[in-house]
Amino acid sequence: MTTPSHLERLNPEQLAAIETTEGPLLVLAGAGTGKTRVLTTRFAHILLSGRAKPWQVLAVTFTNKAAREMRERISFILGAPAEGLWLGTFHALCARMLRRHAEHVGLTSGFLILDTDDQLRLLKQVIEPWRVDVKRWPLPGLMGIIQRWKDRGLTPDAITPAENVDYADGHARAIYAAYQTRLRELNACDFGDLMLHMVEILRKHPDVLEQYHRMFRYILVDEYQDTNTVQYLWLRLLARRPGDVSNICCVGDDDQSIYSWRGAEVENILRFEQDFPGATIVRLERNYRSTAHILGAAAGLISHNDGRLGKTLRPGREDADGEKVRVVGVWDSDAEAREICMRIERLHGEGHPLGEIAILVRAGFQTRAFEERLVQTGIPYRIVGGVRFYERAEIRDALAYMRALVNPADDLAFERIVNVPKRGVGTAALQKMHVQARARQQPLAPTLAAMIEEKLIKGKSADKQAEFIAALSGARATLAKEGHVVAVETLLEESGYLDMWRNDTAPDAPGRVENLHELVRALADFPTLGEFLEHVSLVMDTEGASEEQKVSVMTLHGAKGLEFDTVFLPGWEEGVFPSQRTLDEGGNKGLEEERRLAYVGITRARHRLTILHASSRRIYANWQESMPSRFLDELPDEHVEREGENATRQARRDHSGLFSSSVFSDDISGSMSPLVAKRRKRMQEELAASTPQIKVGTRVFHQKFGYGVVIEADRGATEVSFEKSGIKRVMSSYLQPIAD
DNA sequence: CCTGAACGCTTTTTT
DNA sequence: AGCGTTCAGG
Repeated sequence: MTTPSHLERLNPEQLAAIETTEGPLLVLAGAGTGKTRVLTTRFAHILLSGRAKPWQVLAVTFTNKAAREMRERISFILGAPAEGLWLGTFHALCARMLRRHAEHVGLTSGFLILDTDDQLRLLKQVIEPWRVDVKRWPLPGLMGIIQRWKDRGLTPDAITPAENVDYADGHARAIYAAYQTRLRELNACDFGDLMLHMVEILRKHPDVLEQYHRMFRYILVDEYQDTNTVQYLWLRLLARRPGDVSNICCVGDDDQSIYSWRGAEVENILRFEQDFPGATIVRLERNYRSTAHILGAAAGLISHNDGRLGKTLRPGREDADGEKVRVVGVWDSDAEAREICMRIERLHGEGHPLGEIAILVRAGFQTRAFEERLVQTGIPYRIVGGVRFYERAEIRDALAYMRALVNPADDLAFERIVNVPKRGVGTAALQKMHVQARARQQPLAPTLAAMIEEKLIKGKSADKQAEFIAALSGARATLAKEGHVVAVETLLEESGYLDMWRNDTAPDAPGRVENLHELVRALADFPTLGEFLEHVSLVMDTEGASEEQKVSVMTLHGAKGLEFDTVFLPGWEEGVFPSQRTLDEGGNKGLEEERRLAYVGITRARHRLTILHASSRRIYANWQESMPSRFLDELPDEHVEREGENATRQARRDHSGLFSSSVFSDDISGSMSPLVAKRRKRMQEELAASTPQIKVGTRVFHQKFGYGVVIEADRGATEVSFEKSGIKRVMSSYLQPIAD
């Protein structure tokens, strides 16, 4: 018998994880051990072997990105588009189910899914009767408590007095109940509800549960260590089929559990064997990603954690020794940024693509130093995970306009935009509208229309509000005649929303107008407005096609699941990493999670890993001495090479010349081996040949700084007087000469 | 309703 | 220190 092509070139453990289709299976997949491949191949294998039809397999991921990738890879193996699959995020799958059974929890199938802003606005209204001191008990904190309850699968009635935390004078439970009631009245759900409602339905309606038991013969779960309690309950309900085996396969890595702070329970993965008796456990430990030194460093570090399921990454490749992990001490955060940028320049000069280099930080504030330095040096970069497209104010506003357009009863959308741009609607006016709406038993939008009609509102404000109502109804007419793209364009135009940004003098205003155009463009990909909005509420990411080669700067959390040839891990100092706050709040558990985060960071690197720590760092206002992170001591010496033990000397060297040790200088050639010197010389020559002549006086263009004239030209480093940005030292390889 | 001043916060993030 | 948000007063 010949091996089917999709099962070729798999190691025995991977093969076991794929072919053990019957009965519960836990796949403990270390970083870089081919987890995604196993998951997708297993899925395809179940289909190709005829064990199940596409709709009889439930496959769950955490992010849309993971779901998308999985779908693509399955399509590739099957050689046809993977359609009709129950493959998606926990939330998207629950939303799909809930639309079928919404009436069981007092909703209709057309329920609205709220975003974070809507949730807060609603909560703000709900807490009013309690007169909660929002100074002492901030709304987001309360929202967080409610969300944690939902994460744990607790409905308001399930919250015992003991559970009712000391927040909002002990009213949290009651407020939660009122919030849920209000959501039902609005026929709306927040993200937590999608899971919570489905669990409730599956528990209370055996007929519904049975229907899914019959349908889902196989269940696949990715990143199981990140599941929270409701997600676990949902999976358990679906997997435990009376009189039948649980064909549930969970893939995860307890060493990569880094989301406990948002409700994830590592215990879920640790408890798998008890939950599903007779479970098979497969360990994937052969790592095909990183060098032996990087793996050794990671293994040494993570061995300091207790309560692990136990798993040791082994190099899967023969050629995998490579360089040792470098630990570099520097003076301060500026030196750290300089050091990293210098090394990036050197790597780039040696031909390493920038897209294969990443700087991974513990917290967002650390990115600033790097951003500044990268701009200065002219190295193309991208900060991953800033404000996402769909979270920008202008995008949310525009989406609210669209929601108000398709659904005149969407009060939350209406409230968001009724005074954007300013139409003289403040809290008082809105209050009045609410009173009227309740009296007339109709939503806010028609109420406002009626109030204007009946002259209950007068003056300039009334005119503006009338325009707003007219724009909405006008766009509704356009929607029927000319389609949704034109309708939305018209609405944003006629309502004065686009003009509001066009007339705004803030520096970011033009960008916002551009974003709005991009949003309208995206609209064309969907047949109807409704489908677009459904997509947006569940798939809150835009895969910005990264055309160009750029260095990635992101948080360690954001880097999970990614890999790079070269990784820099700055800020390994006590207080920063491990973070002081985690230590204070989470104690030893917190420390262990920080250590897992460090483990995630290390295992992102394929070939080169450099860890940095600074002797002093500015915390808020003042400079503070900082101690090297305890994690540095936990890296086995045999895999590590330590540099810059004397931070003062390091600082002096850094200041002496920006490009002193870059590939473009000759002055360190003396200390290089002849071979390296020769290779560098060739590189320089190639560079010189490929780089057009840039001399003093040449007019040039730079991606970041615009047009300018060269005032000093060295090899590599060039001083340019830019028209807009003044005099800057930049790399000549990023300059484009402009012919006069 | 809009503006400036005062206040207070400052880890990680998906859906 | 710097930013964003809230509050008091015009």
